[in-house]
Amino acid sequence: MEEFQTNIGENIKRIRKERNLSLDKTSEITGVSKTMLGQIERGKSAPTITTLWKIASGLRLSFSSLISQYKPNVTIVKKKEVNPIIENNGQYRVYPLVPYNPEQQFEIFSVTLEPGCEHIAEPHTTGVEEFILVNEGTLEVVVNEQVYVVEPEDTLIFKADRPHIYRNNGDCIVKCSIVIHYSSQ
Amino acid sequence: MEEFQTNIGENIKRIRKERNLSLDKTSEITGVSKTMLGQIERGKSAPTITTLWKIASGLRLSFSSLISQYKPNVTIVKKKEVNPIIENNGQYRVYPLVPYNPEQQFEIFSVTLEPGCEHIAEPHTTGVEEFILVNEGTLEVVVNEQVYVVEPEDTLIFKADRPHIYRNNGDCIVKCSIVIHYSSQ
DNA sequence: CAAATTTGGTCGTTATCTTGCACGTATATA
DNA sequence: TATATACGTGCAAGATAACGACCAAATTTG
Repeated sequence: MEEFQTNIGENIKRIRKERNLSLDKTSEITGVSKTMLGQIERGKSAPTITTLWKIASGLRLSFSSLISQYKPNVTIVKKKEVNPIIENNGQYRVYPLVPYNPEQQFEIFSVTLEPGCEHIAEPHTTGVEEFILVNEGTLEVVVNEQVYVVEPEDTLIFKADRPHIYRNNGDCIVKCSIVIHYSSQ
Repeated sequence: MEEFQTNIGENIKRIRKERNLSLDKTSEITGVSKTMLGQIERGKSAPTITTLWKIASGLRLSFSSLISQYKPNVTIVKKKEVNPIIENNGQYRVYPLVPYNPEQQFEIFSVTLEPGCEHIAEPHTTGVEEFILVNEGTLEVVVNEQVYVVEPEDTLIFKADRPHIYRNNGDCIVKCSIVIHYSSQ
């Protein structure tokens, strides 16, 4: 969120430096004040889209080149530190490991189903696809009135723009990883 | 510029309607106030990038899907109505027909060189490519200390991240169209 | 070395984005 | 008919983006 500002700022500054442009010259080219450019570069200000448009146009850049994150960083997500979303009286627990991001266009969850749990999921918008990787237990998924049995280490892929049901009919717990991809054409 | 705002607004409204979401619900999902959403949809406000980020994330959209222009419109550009950029004492005239746009990543000019005109062009940034389509007369272009003679109806393509010279050594006027493409990886 | 220019930044003011609240309309409900 | 619910928009207040003028350090120039 906040890092988003800093990212754009770093991108602009990097490109400006590569081209040996001063803030003054850049201001002249883009029509955005020097002060604003400086603040944006330092992440002190979140530009409006019209300002960003001026910068992109003046510098002859695409939006993606300004927005793209420079992330050579390593991130480790500890499941214990993630607050699960509880449903079905605690029998169905969703751990958001990787939140959605307009760049990557997907999100990743770890999901746990207690024995006997049946969870009815709302259909997503059109173009959404789910990838379910079962780690422990046997998961049953109902899509299009068809029951699919997914064994451990197996993966189920389906278009999730329709109602679907997750079910644990076994005796032991079911743990799986779910990747949800949003196409938005 | 201003149409840019309206474009984003229309995109958001269209997607929101497709999903049968109210402004209230959308506000709840995205964390952006209902009032703001309404104003953005109506093009009354240019959101900051953080606000746009919230909208894109909440609605699970990419930036491009929000930014992309819906343009089934036909546009006709009359050269007579375009103000040329005059250089070399009026011997070198540049008519910007299609201005740069962060989406398309290129711009189009019509260029006229009077007989005897020699124009020295500044090198562009790396990754820039020029496409020169000669319509009338014979154009000479110097790149990398090499002289290229471009006859009418012929096209010259070269990487323009180095100094280059346009020259009209003939007796009659030279008219050509130039497409400049900016890669910005 | 001193003057001049360039560079990036701060300060105060203005414009505008952003919000919560309230209002009007429309549709459904009792 | 009256009540309730949902929907989008107008209004005033607060926050903040955007600008122009001014300042200090670094670099260039004479």
